[in-house]
Formats: sequence, structure tokens, C-alpha cells
Amino acid sequence: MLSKKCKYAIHALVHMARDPEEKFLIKDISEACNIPKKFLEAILLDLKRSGVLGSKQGKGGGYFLRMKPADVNLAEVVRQFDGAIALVSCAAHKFYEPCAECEDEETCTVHDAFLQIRNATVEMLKADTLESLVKKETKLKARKKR
Amino acid sequence: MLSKKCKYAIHALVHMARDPEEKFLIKDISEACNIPKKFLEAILLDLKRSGVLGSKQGKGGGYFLRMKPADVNLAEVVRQFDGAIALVSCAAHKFYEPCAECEDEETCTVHDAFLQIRNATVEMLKADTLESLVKKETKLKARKKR
DNA sequence: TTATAACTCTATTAGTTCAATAGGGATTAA
DNA sequence: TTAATCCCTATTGAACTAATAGAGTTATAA
Repeated sequence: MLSKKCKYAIHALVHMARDPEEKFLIKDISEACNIPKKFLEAILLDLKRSGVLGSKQGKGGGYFLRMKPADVNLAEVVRQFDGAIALVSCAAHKFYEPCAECEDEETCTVHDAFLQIRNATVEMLKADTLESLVKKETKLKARKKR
Repeated sequence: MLSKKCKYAIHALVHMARDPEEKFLIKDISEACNIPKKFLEAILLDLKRSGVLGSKQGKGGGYFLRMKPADVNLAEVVRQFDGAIALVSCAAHKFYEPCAECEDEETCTVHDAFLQIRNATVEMLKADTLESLVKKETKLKARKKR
């Protein structure tokens, strides 16, 4: 399971991607997404440090998207906050670590099984950009109205 | 990521499935799979309680597979030890819990994205039975020799 | 220039989970 | 009756999670 921090980050980003040019106050995002304000504060700061968000201090300031919604995908967000996407470390790429149980990865079918799952998951997470998520949301909401 | 407990369980089961009729000592599995003996003890007990393994006490005793290798899949093992397979609780089936951030699941694309990932993951985990894993292992080992 | 709005940063807390171990108890075979 | 083996409860220390506290910094605008 994702940490709450990661889930909060995703929801905050999607919220901001609905108005990609807008500048947002921590307080407003916090209320719109039901995220504890102080906790969100730390999250947005992390996202700023990693270059996804920009910010302006002082009165009239706020956070804004620095990257284009099409260029931010969930795989990166998950990795930033929760590390490896794979279910076992020996099947991870960016956070790879060998495991003691399967001595020979080449013939370890447990490794193999989880590698397949990792690959499929990463592929799907990469396809989920802020842009695609917001677009789909618009569609779903329109369909529901009808 | 899976807990070590879960990963240990999977490796122990695969080990036993290589000789589905055999009776195994905790000590032997522990050494074969590099799993701390006392920890493994608790794991095997859990697997016995859930009906996957059987055991015989006393001298000459040991653990053995109660279910057929083809009938034990990784989805069940993961659920037994780590709970939900989904990355967010609102996308889980057996461990479903609503989340505060997406108020309307029907139109929440975050929910939608993680539901797709969950479905694909479950499908793959279900296809990974002890039997299929051992069969594949045999193939991989034969191919490597050549 | 000063009040205020807003982000920045470090530290701390309580609670939980994880991984592993300890130390017997119960059961069976020889 | 003894040794082998599984059974069971409890405990530990470390790490992580979620959330909060509180003071610091920066920018705006009256």
C-alpha cells in the first residue's frame, strides 16, 4: 500500500493540474483535498525540491506547477515518496537490492514473477500523467451527468 | 513492498512444492531458503492455520503441503500475510476501505488508475501457482545448463 | 516602514508495524 | 523415557508513519 503521504501528494497534484496556470495556497489545497494542512506543507515542499512544483513566498504567494501536467506521471511521484514500485527489492530497478532467499536470480521464479508484475505496474503508472488523469476525470463527470 | 514474512512464506512454499509429497523440517527449510528459523516457525504455523500446510508433531514429524501446488496461488499468500494487494485501500476488494480524498469514487481518476493496477496485479498473482512456479523453474534451469 | 500573508525549516511526538528472538509446552516415535 | 519436533505466548528494539508545534524567512502592499 502507498503511504498516506504519497496518496496525498497525488491528490494535491491532480487538484493543481485542473488549473495548471493557477497559483494555490496550502490552505486551499488542504481544504479541497481533505489533507491535514501541516502535513501537506511538508509534501508540497518535497515536490518543490524535486522540481515538480514552484512556489512564491510572501503575501500573494503560493504553489504552482512547474512541470507540464503531461510530463508528471504517477511512477515518479510514487518513487519519490515511497521508493521502489516493485513488491520485492530484487525486482526493483531504481531501488534494486539483491535478496538472500533466491540465490540465483536467473532461475528464481519468484523473482521472475514479481519482475513481471513490476514491469506491468510501472507501465501503467507511467501512462497515468496528471494530464491524462484530469482529462479522464472530465469525461467521467460528463458521462455521469447524462 | 511485501513484508519479509510474506516473501519468506512464498519461498518456503515454493521449496516445498518441489517435492509436494515430502515432509519437511523447519530447520531444513530454514537452511535451504536462508530464513531465520524462529521466524519461519511462526510463518509455517500461520500457513497451517490457513489450511495450506499440514503438520505432524513429535519425532519424525514435520510440515507438508495439504493443498495441491496447482491450488495455491500467490494472491492468496500475499493477502494472508500482507493484506490488501491494491496500492490504495479504496481500490482493494477484500480489504476495501473508502478514502477521504476522493469523495466520489465513480469520478475519481486516482481511484480508477489504482483499480486498474490492482486488477492486473491480482490477475498475475493468481496465475502464479506453486505448480506453475516450480515448472517454470525447471525450464529456466534446463535452459541455463545448455 | 510596518503589518501581514505566505512559504520554509527543524524538531518532536505518539502510535504502529516489522523482524527477530526467547523460552517454555505439547506430542510422538523409538 | 528420552530425544526430536512442532506449538504457543510474550517480548524486544528498531524503524517508520502520520501528524503537529513553533519559530524563521520572504514578499507585498497599505
